[in-house]
Amino acid sequence: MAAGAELFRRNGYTGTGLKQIVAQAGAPFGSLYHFFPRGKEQLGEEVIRSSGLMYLQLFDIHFGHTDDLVGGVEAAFAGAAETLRETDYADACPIATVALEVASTNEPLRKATADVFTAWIDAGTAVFARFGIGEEAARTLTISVVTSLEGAFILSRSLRTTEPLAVASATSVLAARAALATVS
Amino acid sequence: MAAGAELFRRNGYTGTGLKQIVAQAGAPFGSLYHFFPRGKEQLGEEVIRSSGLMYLQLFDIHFGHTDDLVGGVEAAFAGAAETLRETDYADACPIATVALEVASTNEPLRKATADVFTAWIDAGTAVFARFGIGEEAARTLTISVVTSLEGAFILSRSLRTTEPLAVASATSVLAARAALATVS
DNA sequence: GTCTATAATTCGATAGAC
DNA sequence: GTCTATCGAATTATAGAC
Repeated sequence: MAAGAELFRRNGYTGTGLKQIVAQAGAPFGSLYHFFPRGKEQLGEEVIRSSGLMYLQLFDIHFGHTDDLVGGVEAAFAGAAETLRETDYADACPIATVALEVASTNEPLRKATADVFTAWIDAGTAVFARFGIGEEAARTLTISVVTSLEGAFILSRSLRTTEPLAVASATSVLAARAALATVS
Repeated sequence: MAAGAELFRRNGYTGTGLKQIVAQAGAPFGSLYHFFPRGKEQLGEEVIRSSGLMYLQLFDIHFGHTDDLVGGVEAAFAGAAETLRETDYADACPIATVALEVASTNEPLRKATADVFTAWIDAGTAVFARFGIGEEAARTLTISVVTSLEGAFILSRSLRTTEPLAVASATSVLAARAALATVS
């Protein structure tokens, strides 16, 4: 399934063939339907949900054990930029491409991406609330950060520059400072 | 070609079949290769570039004839939210889905999306500079706004809520005020 | 139970009739 | 020159041999 996750992230859902996935995984074709009886859609849904859980951990890694909110934001964006550069602008958000593809075409998969984004927003809200920010402001800040990150991924992958990620980082720092200002 | 633009925007590049396009356009299949001899890739490239030019006009519409930068930002995001709601969360950015799909798989199309984003950034930089913001700050603000808008489109289409667009609007207003503060 | 071979369909592209 | 009919090569999914 890791092979499917990588290909879906880079090439999208409709752009990735099942044969391509089993070839990369080094598995025989028949075994795919043994583990995923409902075929491509089931594989896609499980890839979306498991990738979402993996990225959920990044909130804890960057914000769970620090009292420096701004530093955490900057570190998160810097890490994303580094990954992007290392993978030749291929590995950004694991579900963004699929999310746009299925938003108007495949309701079960759209629901899966919505559940992932909702989980991210809830997790971010909880983590940011630790910094003394109110629930509502923490939720808004989370959506702002995720939104900036996702948008920056689009521009960065297309332009093959990390400039949009740097700008998004600065914008998110601005939003974080504004949220912190509501505390004191 | 308008039919192709709509389907590419909603279903993506790999997710849209040529037969689907000619069916929606009410055109015979053969005529497609009369107008686009290089087939799907040529059609995709022309759709990307023409859609990009259409959206370029939005910068002028929202910021060309006003001295209220913040009001223009809010109007632009409000308009995007209204379109999204009216189309049942189908019509957002005309090239974002395709941009993510082709970023690592099709260099000519990736280049086309990069040219469009570059044109948007240049146009925004010029328009925002009119408000007295320095060149560098105007460019940063443009990237910040486009980035927030694109990211908000992803979350809004997936979650089927305009909340991310509202948050992105507020974030962009914050960025605009920060840019204006460098003037006075 | 694992996997190969194949079915059924759809893809992008083209040849050839009018 | 316009379009219909069809091509070969994909696609997803399954049947059936081992």
